[in-house]
Amino acid sequence: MTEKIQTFAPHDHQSCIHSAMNVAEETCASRKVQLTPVRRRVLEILLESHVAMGAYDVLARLDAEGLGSKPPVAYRALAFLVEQGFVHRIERLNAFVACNHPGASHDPAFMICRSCHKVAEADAGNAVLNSPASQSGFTIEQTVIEAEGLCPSCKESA
Amino acid sequence: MTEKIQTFAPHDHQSCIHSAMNVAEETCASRKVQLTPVRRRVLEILLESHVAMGAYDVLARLDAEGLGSKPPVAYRALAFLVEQGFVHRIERLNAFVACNHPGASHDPAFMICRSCHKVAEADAGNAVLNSPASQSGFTIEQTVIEAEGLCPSCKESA
DNA sequence: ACTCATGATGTTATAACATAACAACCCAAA
DNA sequence: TTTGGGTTGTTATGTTATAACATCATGAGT
Repeated sequence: MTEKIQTFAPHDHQSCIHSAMNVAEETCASRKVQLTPVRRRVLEILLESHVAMGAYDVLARLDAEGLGSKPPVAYRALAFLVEQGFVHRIERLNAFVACNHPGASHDPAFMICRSCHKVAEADAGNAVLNSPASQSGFTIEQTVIEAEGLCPSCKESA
Repeated sequence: MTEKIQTFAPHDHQSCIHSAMNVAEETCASRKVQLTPVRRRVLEILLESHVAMGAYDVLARLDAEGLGSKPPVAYRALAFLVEQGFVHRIERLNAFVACNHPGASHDPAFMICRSCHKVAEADAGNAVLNSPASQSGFTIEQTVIEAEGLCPSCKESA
């Protein structure tokens, strides 16, 4: 089922955060991987808003909290969170957002507001390139689908 | 109409090149913009193959030919060619490919071979994100659709 | 011819994004 | 207690990209 997209609408953001953290904890436990303090904190930082953050923005936060100051610290935590599916990389922005649908089936598509930089996640359906791909004999392994535009709030303000 | 995708198949590549250069020349003339030597050469370089090249790879070629050695030279030419629609940026690779369908209607989608790095262009159809976008009130201005995988030739060799 | 505006190019410097490589540490299993 | 895996700390560097300003070429208007 298609879930309602709440990112651009007022919503109980605390519940976003809590449910995402809970899923992350349970998933890590069941996969026997460690949600270490740095990793947990990076996820929390990204969950604070639906805005995409660059690795160095995240790093600045970690540094302020004494959790690490060198790029690899941030990149490693982000790589872990992306691997586990808790965070997505937004290619268009070279930046990262917390996943909106943790645990859900994943062929994600993103809507990026060029004004407030919030990023909403939708299910892409995987049909987009199937027909041209099969025609040409190309085997798809991963897809990037990102739309840039204006979210409803930013449209009003404009 | 959907055009056959030839990138991954043997084809008359000289005709790819000539037709793309012709379109570029005519388009520039009709738009009254200049296809200067650097811009023309960058387009030619990208047209040599269907492989995506980084800006610095292009720059190395320019440098070897005495056409410029500093990053802005390459970035400016690439920006021009992208604006005019002769070249596409591949976000996934931070790289550039010559357009396969110069002049054609453009909501492009790309298939990127992770082995040989060739990039084929298909028409995306613009329907992908329309439904989630309209549901959430998001206005799409631009979309990035890129699939990574294996092209037919590279599948065979594997 | 001149000068002025425009667009293109040359150059310096730096910003922003990302990873290789190795050292140190922790902790649980053998 | 040793050993091995995973994590973190750190140095150094690689890669991608742009801001800012100087210079140059060309064509329009006087």
